[in-house]
Amino acid sequence: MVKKSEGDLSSTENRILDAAKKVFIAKGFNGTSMQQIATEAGIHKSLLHYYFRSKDKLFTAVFVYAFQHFVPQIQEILISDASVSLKIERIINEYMDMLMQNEFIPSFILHEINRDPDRLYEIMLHTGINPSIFLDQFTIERTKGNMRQVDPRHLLVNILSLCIFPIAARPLIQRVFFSNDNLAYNNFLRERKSVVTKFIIQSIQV
Amino acid sequence: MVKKSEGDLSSTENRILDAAKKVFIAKGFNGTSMQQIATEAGIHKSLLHYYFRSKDKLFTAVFVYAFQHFVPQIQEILISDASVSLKIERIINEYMDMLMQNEFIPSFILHEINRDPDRLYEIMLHTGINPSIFLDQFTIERTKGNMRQVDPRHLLVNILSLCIFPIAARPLIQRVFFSNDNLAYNNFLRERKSVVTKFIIQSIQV
DNA sequence: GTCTATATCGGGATAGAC
DNA sequence: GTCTATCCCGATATAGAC
Repeated sequence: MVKKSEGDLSSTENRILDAAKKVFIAKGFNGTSMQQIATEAGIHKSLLHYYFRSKDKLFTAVFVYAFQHFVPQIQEILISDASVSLKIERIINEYMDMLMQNEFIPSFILHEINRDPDRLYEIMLHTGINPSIFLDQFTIERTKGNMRQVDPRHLLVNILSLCIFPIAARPLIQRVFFSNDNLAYNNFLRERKSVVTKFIIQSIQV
Repeated sequence: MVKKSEGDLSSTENRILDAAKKVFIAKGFNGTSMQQIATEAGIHKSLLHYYFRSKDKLFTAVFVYAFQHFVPQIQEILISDASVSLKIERIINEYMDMLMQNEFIPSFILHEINRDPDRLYEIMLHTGINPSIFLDQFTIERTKGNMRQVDPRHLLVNILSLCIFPIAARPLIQRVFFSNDNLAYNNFLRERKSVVTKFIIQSIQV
């Protein structure tokens, strides 16, 4: 759905991209050297330039990938004819699942959008993300009387905050409140799927 | 309260620290060079090493400073005898005010705690932050019957999420939903102080 | 305390052999 | 396509003059 002409990519190019994703997302642009990516991919440094010309070009490819996993893809859910509360439940569940499977992406994106905010315009064209669909959809539900009068921008920011922050701040929260126990924090995050859902739904109930 | 023997610091050392705070917090450890800090401070590069021995030592000083502005200082509020809802209102208002006045600290901390999580133990000794006070306080209120039975860890993470994320993700949210209008987003953040407060209080009301 | 000069290393990038 | 060799630059850090 998101890909474009990936069938004819050489195996080397794919290995470079996979390695670049791993290292860039873990260490950021400035924290990553071309040598680290080459080592991770098991090939020589100069091949990175052969396939991607520059560090910046390679990074942009990774950023586009990560961005698509950071901005929730919820169009299908929103335009379905389910109830508002069911939609919210599905959005939160699916989004938190994706974030838990890509746990380094939130802090990566948060860092990079502050480091180079102007890149966003160009990237968002690549992704085809259209945020107004969310706002429109909630305006519709509101006129139907299914929801309290809530500013949809606050509502959306609330949902994103509650889903993303606990992943981005994991190293801190897990150490302070969970004795740095990985399994315990995974359970906490799973619990949160229903906690956050109830929290949000309650805030828009009439 | 937080300082330790700052009266006898030479003016140069203070200028270096101020410059280091500005540059490190804006660009992170790997994005910052010693030359940038020296230029910002208006002194020569080698003086940085004279006063702080290494880049890492200088960075640690900055990180401690930033960390104290990231973890809310709410002991006085919590141990006061105000009502729960008043406490929450004060916590959220004062904390969001501080974050708005230090808007680059959230993404800085979120990045650095993922880059080097093990530094946290050492830093937290410097700051003397004791998170258990929060949990204890809310357990007490709960037994008084003033609150719904809510896991205080989820409650705290909810509050932090709703306060911190809108600052950390500002470059993205402001562009997407506010046409990159600074004043409009400042208003949005001010609105959030009461929005978040109501949101939280409603979630714990019996 | 503050500067100049320099040591040493690793970074991104390119040319060219195979 | 893949490698070796190399260029050039900027990075942290230190030695030593003033």
